[in-house]
Amino acid sequence: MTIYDISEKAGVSIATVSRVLNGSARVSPGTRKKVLEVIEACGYAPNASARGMGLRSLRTIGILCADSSDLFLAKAVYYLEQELTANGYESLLCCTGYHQEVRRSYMDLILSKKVDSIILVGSNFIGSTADENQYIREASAQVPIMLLNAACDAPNVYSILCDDAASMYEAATAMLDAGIRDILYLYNSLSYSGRKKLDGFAAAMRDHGVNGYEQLIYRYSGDPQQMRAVTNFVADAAVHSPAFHGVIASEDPLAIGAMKYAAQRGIQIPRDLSVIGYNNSMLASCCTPELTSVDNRLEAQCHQLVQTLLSVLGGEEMPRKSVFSGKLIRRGSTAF
Amino acid sequence: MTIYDISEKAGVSIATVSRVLNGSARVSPGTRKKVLEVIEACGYAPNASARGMGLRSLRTIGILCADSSDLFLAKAVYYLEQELTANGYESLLCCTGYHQEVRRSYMDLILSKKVDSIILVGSNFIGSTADENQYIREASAQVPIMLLNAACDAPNVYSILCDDAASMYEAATAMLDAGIRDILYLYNSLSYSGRKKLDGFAAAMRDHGVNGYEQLIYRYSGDPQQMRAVTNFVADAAVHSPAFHGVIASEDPLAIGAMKYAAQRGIQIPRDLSVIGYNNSMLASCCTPELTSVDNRLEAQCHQLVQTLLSVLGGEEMPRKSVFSGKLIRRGSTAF
DNA sequence: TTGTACGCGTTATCAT
DNA sequence: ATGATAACGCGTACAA
Repeated sequence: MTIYDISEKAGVSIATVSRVLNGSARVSPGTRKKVLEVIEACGYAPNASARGMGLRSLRTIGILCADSSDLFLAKAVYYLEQELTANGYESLLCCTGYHQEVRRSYMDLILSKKVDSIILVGSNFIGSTADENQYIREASAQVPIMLLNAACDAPNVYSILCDDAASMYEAATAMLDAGIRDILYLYNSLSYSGRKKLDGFAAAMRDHGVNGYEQLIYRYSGDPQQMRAVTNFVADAAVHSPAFHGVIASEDPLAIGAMKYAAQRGIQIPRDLSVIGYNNSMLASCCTPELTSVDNRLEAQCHQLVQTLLSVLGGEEMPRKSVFSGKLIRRGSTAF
Repeated sequence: MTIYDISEKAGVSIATVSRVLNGSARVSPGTRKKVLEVIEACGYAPNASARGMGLRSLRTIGILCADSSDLFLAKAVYYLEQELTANGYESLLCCTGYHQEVRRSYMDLILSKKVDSIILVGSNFIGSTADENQYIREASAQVPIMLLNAACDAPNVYSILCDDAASMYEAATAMLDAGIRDILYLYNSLSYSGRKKLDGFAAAMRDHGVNGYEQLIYRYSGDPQQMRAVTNFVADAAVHSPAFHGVIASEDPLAIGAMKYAAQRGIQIPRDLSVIGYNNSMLASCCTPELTSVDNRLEAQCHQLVQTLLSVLGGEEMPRKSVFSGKLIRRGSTAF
């Protein structure tokens, strides 16, 4: 069933059918009605590949993320897909894993599919050196690149993110103000966002005159979804460290690990230990007591990202960087 | 940069370039080498749309799921995408939500993109009447339809699933054998899989001569990710029901809700209450004590699904239904 | 082994 | 308002 079949059945030319299909104003109401009827009756739908050739666009956006089963990334992918679909775009999903080299080839692969743009979900796509981000600049020569929860200053690259440094500063300050100065900081990766969080934490500690806080900073480099490993890691860290009465984690799963460690040791939360997570994911309300966590406005970020993208594709000039403010959501794992 | 540019630079015809591109054997090593060099130098990649027109395939698989941020579905989507990418296929992701009517239009939409197949992830795509599944039969006239965690008997429809009835029967039996006969059964939806689980539970109760078990069967019809609502629901159910010393849930989040209810009431797990979840998701190891849960072999299912799909696309005859056995993973929420 | 020429289904540019 | 027709980039019979 092609546009030729429809044009024949409707007694018009393919040009007219195409116009109806694309909502052109230059079609008489009668003709339009007739064509639409035939289309409906035949259950005809235009061929996407052919359309892509003519339009030089498949109305498809490539979504790259490290792992779409990660709680945070999964939410982001979901919001993005919803918003894109609502605006008539398809989502080509690609999970790259966490290895930098693999990323490059995935970018090339997805670019060859003639996507209209690429969204990089999560900040682990951004390195700390210009060199590491070269592949992004190269890709941005072809299509606009959208960054969710990360930033990179380059032409045709648009960054949507939360001010993680400020949010973490706020979280740490809340804990410090409650009189807790021995804080274990757990993080997982030094992605763009990971560095910002760490910076924010360190700044808060310094500004409040805490000495030696660095000794309580730990990096867990395993899979955060493996709760047992996280728990063991925290337990191990506790053995080799000065005492601590607060835990701040760069991701909710790490905070959950700390809570499980506490449960094992019989340490009462929040009486003996206060815990703050990050992302305000579902996990925060799955544990007992529930986890205080930083909400980084993921849904708003995704909305803004797609709106920005649509405008850019429409040829509008748009801000290259949109920064949201996070918010500390207080729950049972903290008394303040 | 088109195939014409390459052919010109390499001093051959586009047919030869095309042959090199598609790995045809009918090219002399020298020519092949030269063409590849030019392709490399130019960073040329064939246009997917044009290729799709010629090949009548974009090597793209449509993945439909209700909500890719659901823990279970997200894992499935991840495994599927990985496996498909490894085999040179793209994944077009589409989240339909839980409304039947919306589904139909999404199917049509994705079919018009000329995908090579559609994977329906999760059993809520399958209704209990033949009429409800008509849209699947219609779609299967165009491309093979793959069902993950559900079954539908129709030509060109392939079902990969876990024997949820048997798994649930086993779980309930384990609890009954431990002497717990007053069991609260929590479920969320009567999808294909949801019905099987309920059937399995009911069968176990009957076979063990438990009377009046129906009074302790509750359906929570809200969003399972809203833990507070789930917890309240369980608390409410407890007020209006006979006493119970066991909980079996059709999904981990519901089981977590039961555990949170218990924590609120000061009910000790597993001493006073045993809890079993389903899916063996990350949540099972996030709570304290950890949750005993049924593992339904999601990764194996996804692997089998893609292998079956590839074979079907290759023209092979394949089994129309592949059934895996689930396994009860025992953790701290049960003493048996 | 290699090249020519056509078809794929659509959009867009012209005429009319 | 409508129709004829040329791209669009690639795969592939068919011919050489």
